[in-house]
Amino acid sequence: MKYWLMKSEPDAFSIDDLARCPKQTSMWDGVRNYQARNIMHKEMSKGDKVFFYHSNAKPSPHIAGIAEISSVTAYPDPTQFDPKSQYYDPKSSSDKPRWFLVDVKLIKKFKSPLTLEQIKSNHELKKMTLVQPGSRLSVQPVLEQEWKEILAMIN
DNA sequence: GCCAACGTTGGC
DNA sequence: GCCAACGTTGGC
Repeated sequence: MKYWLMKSEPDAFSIDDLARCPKQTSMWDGVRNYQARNIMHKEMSKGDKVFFYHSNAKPSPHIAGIAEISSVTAYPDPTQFDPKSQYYDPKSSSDKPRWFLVDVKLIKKFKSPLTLEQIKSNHELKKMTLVQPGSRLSVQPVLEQEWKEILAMIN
């Protein structure tokens, strides 16, 4: 089993939105970055654990809780075919889809979120992709030791 | 709202 | 294949 961190702007799709979904499960749609797509397509497996990160959040960005990958495989993101969607990609076609997604299921929302500031202040987490300067990747790997360290900060 | 860092596009 | 222009991300 692997560990990941996935970013979402809470104004667009928050952990509370996920909690309101049927079976607390949702397609992780709208990813339009090749590196993030490749991770979902080639590296994720059902049951992998995910930190649900709120980017561009007020008053501060934070990890809001834990989810898991609940689809067996990645599959084409339907929003790429929908001209009315903000994620529509006219260069993609159904016989040769460009963008893939996985389903994500809520495991739990933290009682109090772990802020980016707290993460940055922990020397054990200095190498996390999240805190690297200029890192914008919205789907990123988390090392097991980083995962455990963050859980230790929550508890 | 600013802007640095990064990714993508498209002319050549 | 280069690279300038443009668009986006996301912290601050």
